[in-house]
This record gives sequence, C-alpha cells and structure tokens, in this order.
Amino acid sequence: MQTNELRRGPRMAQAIHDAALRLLVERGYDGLTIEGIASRSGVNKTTIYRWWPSKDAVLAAALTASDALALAIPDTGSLRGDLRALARRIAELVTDPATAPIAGALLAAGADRPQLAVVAREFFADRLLQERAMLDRASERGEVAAAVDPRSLMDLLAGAIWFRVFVRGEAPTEADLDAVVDTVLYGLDGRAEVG
Amino acid sequence: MQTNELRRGPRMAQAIHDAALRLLVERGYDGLTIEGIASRSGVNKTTIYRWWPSKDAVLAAALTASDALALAIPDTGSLRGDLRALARRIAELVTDPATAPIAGALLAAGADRPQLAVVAREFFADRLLQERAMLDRASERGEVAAAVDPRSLMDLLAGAIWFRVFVRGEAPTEADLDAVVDTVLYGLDGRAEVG
Amino acid sequence: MQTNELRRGPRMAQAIHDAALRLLVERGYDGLTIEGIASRSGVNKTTIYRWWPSKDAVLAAALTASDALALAIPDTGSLRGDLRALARRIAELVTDPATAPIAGALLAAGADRPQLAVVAREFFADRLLQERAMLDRASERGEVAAAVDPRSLMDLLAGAIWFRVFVRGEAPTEADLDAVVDTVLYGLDGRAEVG
Amino acid sequence: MQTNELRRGPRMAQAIHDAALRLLVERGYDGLTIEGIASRSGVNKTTIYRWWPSKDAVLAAALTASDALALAIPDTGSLRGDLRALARRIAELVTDPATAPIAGALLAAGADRPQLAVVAREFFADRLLQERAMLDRASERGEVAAAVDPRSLMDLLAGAIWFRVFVRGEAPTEADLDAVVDTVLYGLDGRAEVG
DNA sequence: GGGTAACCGAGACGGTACGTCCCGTCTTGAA
DNA sequence: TTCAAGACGGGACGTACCGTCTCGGTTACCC
Repeated sequence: MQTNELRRGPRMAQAIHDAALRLLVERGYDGLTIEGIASRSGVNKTTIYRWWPSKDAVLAAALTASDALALAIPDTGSLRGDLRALARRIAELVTDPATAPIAGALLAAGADRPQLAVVAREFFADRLLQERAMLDRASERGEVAAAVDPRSLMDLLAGAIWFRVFVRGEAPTEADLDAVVDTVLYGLDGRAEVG
Repeated sequence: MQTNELRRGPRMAQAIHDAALRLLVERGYDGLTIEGIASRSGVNKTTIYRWWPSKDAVLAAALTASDALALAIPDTGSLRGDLRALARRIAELVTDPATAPIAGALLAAGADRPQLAVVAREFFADRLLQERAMLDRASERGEVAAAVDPRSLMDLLAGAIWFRVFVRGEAPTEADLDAVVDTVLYGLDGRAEVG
Repeated sequence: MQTNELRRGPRMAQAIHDAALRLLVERGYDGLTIEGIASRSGVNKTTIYRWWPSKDAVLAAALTASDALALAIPDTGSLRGDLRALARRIAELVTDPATAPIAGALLAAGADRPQLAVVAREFFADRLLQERAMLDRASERGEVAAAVDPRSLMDLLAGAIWFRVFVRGEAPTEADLDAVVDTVLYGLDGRAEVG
Repeated sequence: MQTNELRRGPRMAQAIHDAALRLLVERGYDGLTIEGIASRSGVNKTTIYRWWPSKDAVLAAALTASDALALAIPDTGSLRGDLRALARRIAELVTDPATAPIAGALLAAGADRPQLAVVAREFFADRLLQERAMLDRASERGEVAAAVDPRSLMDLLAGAIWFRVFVRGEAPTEADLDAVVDTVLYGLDGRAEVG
C-alpha cells in the first residue's frame, strides 16, 4: 500500500518549459537558445542539458506539456458549423501573436527538425479520433457519407489556412474561412450554398 | 555590340548559387552556412558578404535564379485533369529528395525568415496569373463558375499536400491526390465523381 | 581489549585510497578527478566529499597511508655504499612507471598545491632522523666530519636526480648516479676516487 | 628587392604572452585559464585558440618569448665565485614572488605537461654551452679537471636549491648556498674551504 | 536483538572553464 | 572594381568536472 512513487526527473521542468515557450514567442525559433532558456528560467545551463539533448527536445517537451495549441473539437450541431468553428480556431492559433510562433515552429518542423516533427505528428494524429467522431456525428445526421476520411479533411482545412497565413503572409478574413469550409464541403462551385 | 552592360555583381554568382542549393539539398537548411557555400564554391567568404548580407539573401538569390521549383501550369483540356497534373507536380516537388529540402525551406520560411518569405510570396503570387488563366479556360468550358478565386483553390491544393507530407510525414499516393482534387472540385461527398 | 577506539572515518577509505593512487599512476595528476576516484572505487561522490575537501586532500591521505614511496635507509658499511644505494632507490622511484607519477606529483606540489606540499615536507622531514643516523655511523667510521648536515646532503642527492629525470627528461645510468655520489662526497675533482 | 616578408601570425601575441605570465604569477598555474588570459589581454578567446591549442602551448610561447627566467653566466675570475653567483641567481629566481611561480611551473612540468617540459628542457639545454665555457675557464685556471661535466654540475646545484625551496619549503640563506657550492666543489668534508 | 549513531547511495542542482563552430567585420594587397 | 587572404571580436554550442544539497537507507556497535 506504500505509494512509493519515487518520482524522478527534472525538478525545474515547469520553469524550463515556460521559459522556452515564452522565448519562442518573443524571439522566434532562431532566437531560442539553451542559454537563453537557462537565464530566463533561472536554471543553470547544465541542468537543461542533463535532461534534454537539444533545444528541439526541450521545445518538444514544453509543447507536449503545454496546452497552448489545444484545439477543441466543436460540436455545433452541423458539420458546417463545426468546420467553421474549427477553421476559426486554427486561423486564430496561426495568427495570434501569442501562439503564431509556436504553431509556426511546429508546422515548419517537418523539413529539418525530426524531434519537433514527431511532436507535430503525434499532436495531429491524436486529434484524428475526435475528428472521426465529428464526422460520424455528421454522417448520422446525413450530412455526409460515412466514408469520409478525417485526415484528408483536416489536411485541406489546416493546409489551406496555413498556406494563406504562412506562405502568402495574409490573415484570412472570416469570409475567407467560410469559403474554404464551403469549398471543402460542397466543391468549388459551392452549389450547396443553399444547404 | 551591347556587351558593355557594365554589369555589376559578383562574377562568381553562378558558382555561389549552385553551391548554396547543393548544400541546402545535401545538408538541409541548418547545414547551410556561408562558410560552407564559400568553400564549396571556391569563393572567399568575404566575397559572399560583399554581395549578400545573410545566408537567406544568398539563398533567395539562388532560388530566384533557379528553376528548381518551376511549376508549369498544365492544360489538359479539363479542370480536373489540370488539377490532377498540378497536384502530382506539387507532390513531386515536395517529395523528391532533390527538391524537397528546397521546397521545405521555402515553405517553412514564413515563420522566421522574412527574406525567404518574400521569395516564397513572390513565387506564388507570380503564378496566380497563370492559375487564373487555367480557371478561365475551365469556366469557358462551363466546368466551373467564373468567380472562382485561384488563390483559394491553390491554398487548398498546395496546403493539403504540404500538410500531408511535411506535417503528417506521409507521402500521398496518386489516389490520395486525386481524392484531394475531387474534394476541392465537388465537395466532401464527391457526388460529382461521375463528372 | 582496547579495541574501543571509537574510530571515526570513512569505511571505504582503503578502496578510495587505492583508486586514487591507481588513477594517479594511470592517468597522471590532471587525469585524477574526484568523480574518477568515486566510480573507480565504487563509492559515491558525496562520500568522498564528506571526508576530504579536495582531490589533494584525498591524495594526501592516500599517500600517507601508502608505502609506495618508502625509502629505506641502507646500511652497507660505508657512506659511499649507503649513498649509492640511496641514489639507486631514488632514481628507481622517480623512473619506474609504477611510482614515477606519484613521486612526480609529490615533488611538483611545492608550487601550487599546499595540501600535497605538506605531505611532501613531512615525508622528507620524517626521514631526516634516519639520515642523521646514517651520517653518524659514517662519522664514527671516520668517513666524514660530524658536522655534516643530512638535509643539505639529501638536497644535493635527491635534487640532482630529480633534476636529471624530471627537468632534463633523462634517466640516469648507474654510472651517473655513482658520479653524483662521488661528487657530493669528494668534490668536483673526485680526488678521493681512490677512497 | 621587395622585402615581402608577408609576415603571418598572431597580431596580439605580445598582449597574450604578457597576460599569461602575469596571471601565472598572480594566480598560479591552476589559476591560469584561457578565458582569464583572454579577458586580461583584451583579446577574444577564439583568437587564442586560433594560435595555440592549449594553455600550456600559450605558456610555452610566452616563456620562450620572455626573458623572465634569464640566467646570465657569471665570470668572476674563480669557479667558486662563479658558482656562488649562479647559486644566488637561481635561488632568487625560485624565491622572488615575481618569478617563483614561473620557475615553479616550468620545473614542475616534467611530470604531466609535455609541452612545458619541452620548453624547460630546451631552456636548460641551451645553457649548457655557456656553462661548459665557464668550466673551461676554470680548468684553464687549474681549478678543476678538464673532464668535469657541466650537466652534472648544474643538476647538483639547481637540484639542491630547488629541493630546498620547493620541496622543503624553505628559503636558503646565503650561507646555505655557499655550503652547497663548496660541497659540490670539494666534497662533503669541505676540506678545501681554504682554497 | 533492538536502538541509535555513524555512515553511505542516489538524485538533482548551480557553477566554471573547456574547446569548437560559425557568424559578421576589417584590413591589406594583388589582379 | 573585384577578389583572396588573413586576423579578429563575438555568441552559442555541448561537455567535464567541480562542490553542494536533500532525502532515504544501511551498517554496526552498545546496551
């Protein structure tokens, strides 16, 4: 009955994570350094290296322990409503100065930073179950065929918003977001606008 | 007789650009250094600094002078055919080891690297005219409404492919690409698959 | 029955001392670290710090408890014989790979390492009584004046051998050693070579 | 006729050498660090590493370029006078707070610091020619046999003084030094004190 | 043979210096 | 005008070992 949890691990983890995310937001990924995290968190550099081998590893841990990028699945009663809410939330994450650097770092990780890319992959993979549920609700309501793949849906939705914001460098308006949702739902002609 | 262009600029520009792109492909964005470009191109480090203020500026110049990322607009006779061809070409660029690092660097530039982001923006902005033409052809054929915005269309197409490849870390099959195109054209249900 | 010495001190002292000396021999003074001693002796680092404040203190204790540098005073029947034997033993200590690092560390301690220097001083001071006795025997035999100071004698003998080995970096031959002894005994001309 | 010496090498060498020796004197060998030399000399750490691979290498260069340890060979007209002068000079070098740390570091180098040991060896080897000359003068004067080896002589003289100072930790008086010289010249009994 | 010192293991930490990489700058002289 | 060569200041890297602290567990002697 002795609950000897014997917990091991960094005592300063929280301070380190906080400092890492704050620095990422304030100075961008390139401005994020281990020494910066150390001085910001009041922790010695060696302590950070004791627990994580690189700045990406620290960042991965910080992101995993954080809910900065939480993306609740909405349930508005219609798929169109759900996707519009989702699109707004994605656009917000990717646009708000307080989260954009974090989202940007994570989305840009694919190319060159395997450690972060893993976090990104897991983050989006974990969400698929919920998105599946969202689609199931929609198909129960008869809004959509049962076979729709949540992965492809999210690729389109998230990809389009990301592309507009990060590649084109423009913040999408709500109308833009709605148009994206409608295109995904009904195709380019948006014939179902009546829906 | 007009050879006296009094051209200013580095004599070794070509060698420098080549070295920069080769290094980017071989070692990734982080492995790309000014000193590396210098030694690779047989040029002195100071020479590079004379002409470009940063590695991003060199890279921007190299990309601008290169056609590695050329993305010809297809004209297959149907919008569906055009988009399928386009999707395949995008997927190839983003997947082929010889171009993926370049595309990756450019697509990831938005967050933190203004110099590259400008190149990316210009690259995609320059294409809008051609994409506009592609859509005009389609609307003339009656395939689509005249009002369709090429920008949104490309956001969806390119964004979805990028997301699948760089964020999910999976290479899309041809069927995946076709499904994306069909969703964009006809909506999630793909009712128009017959089209 | 007086075993109740109430002895305080590290239980692992022997293992620690051994590890310290072995490491000193194998890796030299600079390669001797507290962490090295700890892992070598199977003792926790904190245990060492509990008992000694520095690596020099550990080393001093190890040397004091060791007989690696024992230098028995010979009694061959003649001063010349005694000194020759002594010279050989000194040369051996300072030359043999198994003891040279220890002797070297101790002899080099004077400059910068007070803790070791104390050990060295005590080590050589302790020997003066025996050397005094050696000289007394010689003067009883009429070989030398009674007033000869053992300290100066040993300074010359040990100093010359050390200088040859550690500064000049040469191992003295037996002839070299004999010549040193004769010079000390009879002067540079060695007029007493007949003796 | 163009004297293109094209001189290469550290521009800041002098400042670096000065700082190294000053730090050695003030803080001892262990207190001498590359970073200390850098900040003391106003030079960047990397500049030092560009030219020397270790603190011993810097120190060796500084010692070689310095005359702090200069040891002029006296010529007093008699060997006894010469040796007494030499002994005093050695004792001074090894005792004066301004030079003792330098001499100490050099003499202690044999054990563990090959780079410095080389400097020490060369320093003393270079002197042998002059010492040879001193002895030649003495043998011309009939004071000593021609065969006397300057190396052994200096081993005895320098070794005895070093041992007294660095191992026993005592500063020799002038009488002590004279006694050493006389012992070396005439043997333990010092029969020739009249000489 | 049970209690209480004395001793020890384990884990986490702040800290200094190391030696390295690459940055971006400057100066000089040659082509 | 352009370039090569060399030297430099500077920031951050990742590492080794230092010396310290706290906590909990283990001997071993003593009654």
